[in-house]
Amino acid sequence: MKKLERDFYLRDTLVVAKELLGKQLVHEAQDFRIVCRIVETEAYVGPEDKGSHSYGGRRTNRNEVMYHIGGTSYVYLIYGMYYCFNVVTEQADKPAAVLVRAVDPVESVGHMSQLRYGMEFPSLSSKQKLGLCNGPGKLCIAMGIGKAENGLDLCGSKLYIRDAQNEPFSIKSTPRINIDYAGEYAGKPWRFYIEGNKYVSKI
DNA sequence: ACGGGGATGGGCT
DNA sequence: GCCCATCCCCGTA
Repeated sequence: MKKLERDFYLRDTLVVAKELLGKQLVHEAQDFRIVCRIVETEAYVGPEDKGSHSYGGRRTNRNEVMYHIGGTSYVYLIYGMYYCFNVVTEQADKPAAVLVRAVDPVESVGHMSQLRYGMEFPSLSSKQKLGLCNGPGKLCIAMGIGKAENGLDLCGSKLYIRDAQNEPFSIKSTPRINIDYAGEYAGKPWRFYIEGNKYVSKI
């Protein structure tokens, strides 16, 4: 269960997106510690990618941390209400990232349930249990990830990713979700997920 | 089962 | 003033 080091993140974004599957995302806060297994990701590979916030070399306050070194967290507000958590990849000044789209609870599922629904986990309906963290906005609520977690060093101790023991799994790929505006990049098969995992956001 | 639309605010033209 | 890497609810079947 070793924390992933800088070198892991400095590689090709498509490789990192696939290899993040099965790894554990850990959020160590003042009063809680939540651990989840990453089961679904999307790669946003760089300035040439019309689906990326960094398309055409765009650099603003919002996406500034995409230009930081690989292994930095990129958290942004979407639709005015939700956050999305990304892992910055590759070298500094190469603005690429991997969006984490779904996770599978490993530790502190009770606290996740409180954050997401304000209820104890056992009293959730089966639909609510499945909806705990099976989407990018949902997992940020359930793991307590918000704008305060933007720009954190994932090689630090507040928010990090570590190796895990896994049963063998196969990786499926599909086009990324909700980027219809991205022209020829909309069809690139850069969404990856663990086949058969029940928390994957959609098949 | 599936589809349409509302919530809600920051980024950008 | 429109667009959004979302989610949930409420229609119609």
